[in-house]
Amino acid sequence: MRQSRLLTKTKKEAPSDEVAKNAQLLIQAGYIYKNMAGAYSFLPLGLRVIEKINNIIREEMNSIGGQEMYMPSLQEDRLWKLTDRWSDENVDVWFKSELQAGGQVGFGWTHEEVVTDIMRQYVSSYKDLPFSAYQIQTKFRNEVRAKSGIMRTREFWMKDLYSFCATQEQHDEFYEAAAKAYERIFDRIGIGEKTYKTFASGGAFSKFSHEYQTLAEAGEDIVYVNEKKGIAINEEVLGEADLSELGVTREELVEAKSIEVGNIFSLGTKFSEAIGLTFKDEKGENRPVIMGSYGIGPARSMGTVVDLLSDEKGIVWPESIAPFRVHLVALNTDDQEVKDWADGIYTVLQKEGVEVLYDDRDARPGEKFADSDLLGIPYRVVASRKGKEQGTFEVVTRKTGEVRNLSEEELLADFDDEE
RNA sequence: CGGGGUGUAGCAUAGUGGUAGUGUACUCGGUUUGGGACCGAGUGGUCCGGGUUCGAUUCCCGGCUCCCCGACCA
Repeated sequence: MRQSRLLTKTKKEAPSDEVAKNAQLLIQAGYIYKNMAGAYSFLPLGLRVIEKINNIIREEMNSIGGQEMYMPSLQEDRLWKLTDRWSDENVDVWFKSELQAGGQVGFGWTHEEVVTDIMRQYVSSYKDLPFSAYQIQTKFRNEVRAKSGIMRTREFWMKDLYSFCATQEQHDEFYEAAAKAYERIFDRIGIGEKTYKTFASGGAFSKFSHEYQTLAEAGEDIVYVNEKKGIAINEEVLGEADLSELGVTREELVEAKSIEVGNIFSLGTKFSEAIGLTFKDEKGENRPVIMGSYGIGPARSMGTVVDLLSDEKGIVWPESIAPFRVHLVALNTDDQEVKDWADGIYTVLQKEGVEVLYDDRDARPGEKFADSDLLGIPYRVVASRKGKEQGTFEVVTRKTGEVRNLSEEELLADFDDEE
């Protein structure tokens, strides 16, 4: 992608109406645009990051057998009345509307009811179980107060996976596999070290549920952490009985701010019983399906990465989710020979399949470097007059600042190592 | 939803009851080219509604917006 053609531009100053670092940097660098409080557009750069995150999530969900599908935002009131989650008294985040043809609809803020209803048609025997299905889809929640940039919005992507099992053993096994997959996801997007599987209250069908909480100053949650034991606990389950069951004491836990990037939850038979999702077991008896739900917010994860990994110069993307792997910066572009040299390596890198953003703009070096730092692409490759004379490109690692001067062959070899 | 703050050009900001200023961005001309360079010229603005006033961007009332704190977040 040629930066001169990229539809967004960086700004010299951060927007004054954002305090959250994630929003300040992402807006300043041209990744996102705020349309209203709690509703952001993802511009080409931002969408590339989201897609990378989504693909990592997909790979990990597929690896535990999840099958991707897609369910509508528009949902009829009927199903939600079955679980007593339609009324505004019980659920205060609904966006609702009326059908012109008559009848009420809501914009989905989660999909347990819908997916359970769908599966009634495809589950009839224990032989159909277990399985799991997921989607990456837009949720709507009528938050009274949107805040913290892209961390708490009224419209957002969510990966929501639902598991369907015949027995508690099946469910527990899948739940553990899902927990492992979540850890791999947060590792891969670069926040694994700071992300804790956190014990939270479990609801009617399990002792605990689990939140994935990333320790961060910008967090709006509070968790109690024991780093040595790798355990974190939500204040909901900070009672003596719960703590002793988890094998920790209150004294060894440290209070910390955190961001909830995901959660996994055992649902038991709450939804299957209410909506009538049953199967015949080996004895021919009807039994309700045992379910679980597993959520991750891709945009919130993206914001967490920005909050956690950026420095005073701007964003620092991990390679796994950077919008491009290489930022090719051409200097001395008034010199046609240097320009051709830069164009040449751009073409070669593209041919080699390296994702490259090419700053071919006719701008001064300082501006280009400042923009490059702000954008946070992992490797900056500088093509300049000086470099051309020496036959090398300067390669700067954004995260460490390490500088190397590589020939074209060395450069290509460096970016050739497919993982 | 309670409390506090805010609203002036694409962005960031100053100011005044009487022609709205600066930086940046943008356009044009010239110089410049390894860390947001410089000179000159130019385009572009007072959240909405009402009131007071000869005159309101400024004062008053109402609304809306965005941000923050709190509450909320199955």
